[in-house]
Amino acid sequence: MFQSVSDSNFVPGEHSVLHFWNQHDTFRKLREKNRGQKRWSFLDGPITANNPMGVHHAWGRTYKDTYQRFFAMTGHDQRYQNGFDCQGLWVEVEVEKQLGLGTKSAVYEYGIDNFVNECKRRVLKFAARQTEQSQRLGYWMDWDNPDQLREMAEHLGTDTQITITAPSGKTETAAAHQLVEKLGNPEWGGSYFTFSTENNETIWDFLKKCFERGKIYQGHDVMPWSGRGGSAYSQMEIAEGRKLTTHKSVFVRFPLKDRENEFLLIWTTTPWTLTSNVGAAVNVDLDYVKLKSNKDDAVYYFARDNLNFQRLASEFKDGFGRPEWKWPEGVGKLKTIAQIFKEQGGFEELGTIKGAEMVGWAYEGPFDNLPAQQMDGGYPVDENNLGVCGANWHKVIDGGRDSRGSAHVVAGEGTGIVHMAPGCGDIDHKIGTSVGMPVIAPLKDDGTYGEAFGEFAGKEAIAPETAELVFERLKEKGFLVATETYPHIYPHCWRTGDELVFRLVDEWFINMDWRDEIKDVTRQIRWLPDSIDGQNREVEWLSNMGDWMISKKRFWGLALPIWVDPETGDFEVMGSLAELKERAVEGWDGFEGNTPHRPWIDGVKIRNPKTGNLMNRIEDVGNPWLDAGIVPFSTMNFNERYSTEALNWADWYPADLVTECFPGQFRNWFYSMLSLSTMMMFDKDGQRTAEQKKPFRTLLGHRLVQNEEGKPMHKSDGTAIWFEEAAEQLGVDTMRWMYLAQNPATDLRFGTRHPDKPVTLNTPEGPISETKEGVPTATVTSGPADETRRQILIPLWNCYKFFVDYAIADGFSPSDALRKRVAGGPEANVEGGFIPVADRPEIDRWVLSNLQTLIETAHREFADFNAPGFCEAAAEFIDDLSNWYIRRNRRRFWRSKDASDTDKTAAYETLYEVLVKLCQLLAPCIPFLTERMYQNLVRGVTGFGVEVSGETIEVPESVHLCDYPAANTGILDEALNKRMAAAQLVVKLGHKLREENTLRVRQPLAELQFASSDPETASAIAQLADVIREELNIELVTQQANLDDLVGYSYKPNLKTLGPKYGKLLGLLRTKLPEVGDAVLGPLRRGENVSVEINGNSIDLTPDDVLISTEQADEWVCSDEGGIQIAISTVLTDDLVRKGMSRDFVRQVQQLRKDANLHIQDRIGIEYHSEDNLVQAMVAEWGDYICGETLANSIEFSSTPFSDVKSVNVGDTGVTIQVVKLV
RNA sequence: GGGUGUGUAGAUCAGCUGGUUAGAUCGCAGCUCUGAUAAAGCUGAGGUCGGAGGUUCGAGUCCUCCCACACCCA
Repeated sequence: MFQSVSDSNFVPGEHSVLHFWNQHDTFRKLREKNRGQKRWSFLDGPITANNPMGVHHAWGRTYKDTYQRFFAMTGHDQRYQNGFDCQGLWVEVEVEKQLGLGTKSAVYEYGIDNFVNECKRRVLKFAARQTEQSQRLGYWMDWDNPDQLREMAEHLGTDTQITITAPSGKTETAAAHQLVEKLGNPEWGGSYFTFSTENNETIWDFLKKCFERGKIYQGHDVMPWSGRGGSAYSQMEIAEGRKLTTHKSVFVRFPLKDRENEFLLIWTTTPWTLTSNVGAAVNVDLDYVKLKSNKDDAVYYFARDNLNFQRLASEFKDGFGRPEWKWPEGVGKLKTIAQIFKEQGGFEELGTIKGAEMVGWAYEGPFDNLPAQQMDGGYPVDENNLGVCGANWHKVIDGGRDSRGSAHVVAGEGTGIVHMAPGCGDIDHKIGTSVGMPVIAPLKDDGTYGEAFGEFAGKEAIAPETAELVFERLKEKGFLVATETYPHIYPHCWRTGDELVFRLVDEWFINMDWRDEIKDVTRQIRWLPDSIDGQNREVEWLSNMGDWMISKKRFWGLALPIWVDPETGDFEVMGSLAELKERAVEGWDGFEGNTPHRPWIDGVKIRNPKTGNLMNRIEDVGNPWLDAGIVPFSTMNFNERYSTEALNWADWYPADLVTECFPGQFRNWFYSMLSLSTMMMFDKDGQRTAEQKKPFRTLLGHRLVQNEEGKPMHKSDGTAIWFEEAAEQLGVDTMRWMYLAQNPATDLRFGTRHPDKPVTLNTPEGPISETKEGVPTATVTSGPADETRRQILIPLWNCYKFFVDYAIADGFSPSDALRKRVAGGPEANVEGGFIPVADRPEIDRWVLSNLQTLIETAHREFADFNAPGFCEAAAEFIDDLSNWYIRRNRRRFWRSKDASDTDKTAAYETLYEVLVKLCQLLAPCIPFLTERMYQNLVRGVTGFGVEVSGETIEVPESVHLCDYPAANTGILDEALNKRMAAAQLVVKLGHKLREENTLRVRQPLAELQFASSDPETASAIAQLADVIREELNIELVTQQANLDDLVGYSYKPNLKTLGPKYGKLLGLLRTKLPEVGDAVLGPLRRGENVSVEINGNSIDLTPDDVLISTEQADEWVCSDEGGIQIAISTVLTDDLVRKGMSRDFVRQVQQLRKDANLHIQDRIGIEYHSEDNLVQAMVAEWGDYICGETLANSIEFSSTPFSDVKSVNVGDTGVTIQVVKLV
């Protein structure tokens, strides 16, 4: 009934399996099978739907699929919901590039609605793409139809009515945006999208709860800002926009108060920030020079090392690190500070002091006359800083250190004293607020000075005229020391090309002072892998994190539901759309029917109940980690906005498992989920325990995918491997095994992409030479993948091929009863119709017993989310199956046909059962290969696509519809497993002995004797003496009580037991005990105690105190391990030599047959020539044997050697052999 | 600067509460076996266990200090 098996052809095989699953709707059948059963709840961490998948995404997705498949095969109902992360800056950035929008105003011009629709469109497009890639991985999820996603994307922004059929089968007709906002809802099924209204609205619910507990507040942050772009920048964008430019930089002196004619010397490249100076920072460990200028006898302080420091010396010579960043023409070499003072009339050094001594010195600022400098509490006024203003705060502070431990203030480019403007710089702001500096924020949205800046008001910060004005005023007041043209790399807006400034912006925060509640929840969760101690990492982050900034001045994202009274600053948070509708006094009609995004939501206004004023929604959008953090609630119908028939939240919360790549997520997704869950489950009465608040029970983290050298893969240099490149070159089963077998705590060295070697990939949709995004596909090599195939998949396939080849040749077909028994189905576990296991030979029972052990391991390790543990055991089993069971039993399969040969039938039935069960066990890991094997083994088809005809018994249609094997403890025979292990150990020792003594295995030896002090082991080996005889080619295997006559013994002290008893004597024991000898210590081997005198000390020894090993004796070689001793006779009688020669002869003839491409059944005639009479003598004795083994009809001696035939060794003798095929 | 972790063969990693000659896999060299196998088996080369002290009869393992790297934090 079996179809013949070709080579493994992994990749095309996977394509045909995908086709098979589609045709047979296998996944739907699996879900139906488990519907209503006990639940297992997996919660997917959303993948960013902004780009196609790379191989790094596939690791986590393999875990997700494998565990879901395991729990499906063990009969669990599941949700199978994938998630897409949809909102946030990363999408905006790509869309801006795509549309060529340079500035914020360009977005306004384009229309926020159009822009937001474009963002949605991009997300849908890549969601469709990632869906298709995931399906190729074999990832079974409740996927949306990718074509429908694309159709919706296309019609966004129009009122065209379109019709979709959701994965649940529900059909819906509406405008695209109205369908899109409902994607993933419990009644439709399909992936969740974080841009859905449900997701956004549930975040509103969360924020409302925060608001009610008084945790929402408005604060400030200093952000890189583009004046013309009118928007803030992320670090990611800054990295893209760095450019070489020149600035007028300036040396300025700040007069010290209480120190007449003494000055701090500072330097800056951003003169406009001097208006907002508040402090000056030094490095407390640095030496500062006290220098008197001859010009006006003024005394200056600055870092001693800077006096003669050649600023930008290497840049002047070599440029700034990129070819296009050469030293600008027309810009002179920079002067040293010493030069500057020399030019101004010379100077005199008065001494040196430590920075620490300067801390606290008060000074006079350069623009203290500006209203902003004099405003109480800074500008804008901060109520926490009342009582101080810029002008009265100026003093020297300790610059401190950054997160890497290096000082913020160093000698070098500047003066070692840094002017601090906490309203104009990121680091200034951080340091400033930590020491209580008032903040002066000069710039408005458009990058110009605010009202309180006198003559600067309305001037653009980055305009060169502004710098000139600053210099002029400094000069007038005697602050200016020198100016210069200074080239440096400076962040620019990648959209407009303008220089960025740092600007204080209003942001919204969640006060995280309830962190202890979150920590308690964190401690309820199991964090895997153990070795990285995720729980502590998370708790530590929670202990140290600051308040959570949740706002961003952008367009695409969660509309923060905060409404502000512009007059009083009062604000309120709306907890749902229903609440908003009730409170809305304006703009609801314009909003209704749209998604709660900008711009549609922006027009809705409510009234401040206290003042009666209209309140406006703040324009900010939310932090995207809110989107991902709310999913334990939003995706599971927490607020019951959908029918609880479709999905009942309490049934699925908390999730049993979440899994994600962990670096970074401790403060992103894990953090947001824990925080949101803790707040969502908060109750005033404290009735809910931390246990009940946890959003998931177990978290499984894994590290990163790297290239084969262990370096990160980058898109930019072409080393990042696209998913399809790996899938179609390495095969996804191979990839999955690599991911699953990998220790999740360490990086996976996946493989290497060779961008210079293009390749055409054969995908299920046909050949491609570039990805859908137009990237040429390149060759991927991978040592680990090769190893996986060589050691796991190919041996597995060959075991299967071996079985099928011989079964076809022999006409073996499993009985219906056997098929049912192993595949499962309606009447599984039937008895009869095959040879009872108890009646099969020991080696059959052994492999079946081992199989039961593997089944138990599988259940244990999968339930413990330890895929590597299972993979290791499975690999060992495959190895045992291939290199012990099959190799040992080959003769049982190929001997001639005989219907009454029950031993042969037992072999087939055993191997059949093992292979099918192994498929089922491995199906969650390598779903494709196992499906192919299963289809042939159980359903008698290969290639698929064809319905099986004549199918008379009911067996599961797919390996994935089988129940996961349950261990049959009746077959599990621990004692047998141990016995075989003992025999394998003897064989191993025997091979080692033969190797060490150059006794080749084809040379038969007379005898092997073995002994073990453990009677069970000894009898175990005795029972398997035949196996040992055959494997080692030894005539006689005998058990002995001991090997005393053949071997010597050596004795060593067991330090572990003797150490505590004899302490210092141990050194002596180590040298002396081996000298005591067998005569005294022999009784130990019989389990008796012995007392010895060593250097006058009486030592009592029990058998446990001494380690005994064996040593060689004449004519025998011996070895021991694990309490087993063996000895092999090395005496070669003439009989044995001739017998060995006959085996050599056979082997050589077989090789000749193979070389001549003869068929297994071809008959031959043999002629040979040798100068040595011994060969003829051997043939006379063993000719029949040789002929029988080689299917020869005759074996003739030729008195003349053959020309053109290479002499081969038979024993120690050279022989030429010729083989003639008989017709 | 503080915290956490890591440092063992050419590479990747094991090494439990201190115990004898420090292991595995891959790679390399040689040999063996092979009528499914791109396999498998065996042997070998390759290690001052990051360094220095200390505790102990005994330290890769425990303690102290130092060095390097990684991650986290302000």
